[in-house]
Amino acid sequence: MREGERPEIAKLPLFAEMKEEQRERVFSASHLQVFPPQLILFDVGQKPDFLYVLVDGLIELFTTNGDRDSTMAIVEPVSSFILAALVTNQPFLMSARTLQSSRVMLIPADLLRDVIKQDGALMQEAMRELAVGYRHMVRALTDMKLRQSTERLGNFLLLESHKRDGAMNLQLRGEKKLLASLLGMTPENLSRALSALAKHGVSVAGGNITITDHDALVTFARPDPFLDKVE
Amino acid sequence: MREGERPEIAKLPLFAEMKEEQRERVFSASHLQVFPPQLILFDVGQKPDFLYVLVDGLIELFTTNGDRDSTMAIVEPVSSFILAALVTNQPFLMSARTLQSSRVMLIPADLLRDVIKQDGALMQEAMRELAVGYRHMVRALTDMKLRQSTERLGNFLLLESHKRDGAMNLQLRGEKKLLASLLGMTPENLSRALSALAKHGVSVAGGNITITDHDALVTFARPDPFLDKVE
DNA sequence: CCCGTCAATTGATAATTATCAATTGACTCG
DNA sequence: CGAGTCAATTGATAATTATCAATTGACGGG
Repeated sequence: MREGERPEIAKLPLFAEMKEEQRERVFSASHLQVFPPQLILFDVGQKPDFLYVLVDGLIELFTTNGDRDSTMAIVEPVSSFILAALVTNQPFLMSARTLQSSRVMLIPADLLRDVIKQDGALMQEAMRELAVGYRHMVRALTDMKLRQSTERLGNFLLLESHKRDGAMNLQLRGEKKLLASLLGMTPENLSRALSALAKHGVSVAGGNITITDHDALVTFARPDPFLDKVE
Repeated sequence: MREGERPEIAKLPLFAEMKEEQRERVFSASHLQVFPPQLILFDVGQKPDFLYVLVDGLIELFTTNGDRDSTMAIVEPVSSFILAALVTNQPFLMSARTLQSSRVMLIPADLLRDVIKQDGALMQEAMRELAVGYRHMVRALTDMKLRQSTERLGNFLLLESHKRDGAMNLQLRGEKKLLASLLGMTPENLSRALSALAKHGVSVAGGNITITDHDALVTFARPDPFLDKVE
């Protein structure tokens, strides 16, 4: 891979603490690749040959059941994905597709597993990342099991706002049907949920959503102080 | 803790590979405790003071939202739980209660985090356990997002049967309303789902469920070869 | 600049799931 | 052995969500 790309990847928590020598070994065996939009990177059931690091672009992780599919996560740069499959060396449980043209670093799986064993700092960060990912999934499952769709949307907006340092104006990345799938509802119901939130301090103009009354939205969505948090 | 209890705990994958000296350090600082049924071990929001290892009994991990709650996992012996909260040293996202009288080993959190840093084999097993847990959550979320209740029940039964070496006769641990909550439905709907499965090779007698026609159940539930697997 | 395409919205209806209510049945306690 | 308790079931209804259908609106290509 090109030298110029390395710094931002090396800054990732996952790779930040490892020994320089090992990082060199990993990076020099990896390569960057650019994928066009709507390309499937891998499918459920495949064995992981690489750890993926999204450098630029947008990627969707999704699962399928018959003819339906569901967005499990949206990966934004810069972050790695499918670490759990790599660590367990088990087939993917999710498929991945690019939503936009994306630059992705591919780290050979065998090598990385090997380096993880040798570099304690890297292993610790991998462990931490998996723990954070696990907790993220607990949140998502709780959200799905005990909230209904409009509440999920409300809490999603509050969380997005919080992630963006409290910005009251949110610009959706990707299409609304993607958000619908992420929130576990149909696009039709997302539309209706968005208009329902008009009464609770949310106004929508295309992909631009504004929280006009934060308190009203909080009252409606009842975010959980521990669940609805960034980590 | 008592000497006699150690072997079965030491056999846990998590602790199996670590250095004997470190294991001694961990175990001698830990203690076993017996809790009566229906006791809350900890609540959402508390900081983890211990890693919990269920030695004997049955424990429920659940989340709450207002007046509703939902079973996230049922912990059977012998296994540890809330490793992710311990590793990240963040507040619990789930509460825990005993379902039966339970013997639990409590390992001081600070100590264990310390030993994990020092013992590579233990860290690797912790990492692996978190990866497996993450994948389990991906399965659960997929199940919830793209299957409806009767399908979830059908696949649950198939998976349970598979876990018990293909036994066609299943004895439920715990009450049916617990299973209902785990599967994300009301007890009423579990009742109906169970009778609906009568047409698809399942017969019920109290807490005793028999798969009378495995193929028929598979045809109905359409298990996913990768998703509906034990790891 | 118009047409075709497709995401998004809106309305109507159907399916799924939850809630409320009542009953049954198993088990315990006195 | 009978009363009380509670899980489980069953029926009726309501709420939520999905599906189907039609329309609107934005955008890019010819």
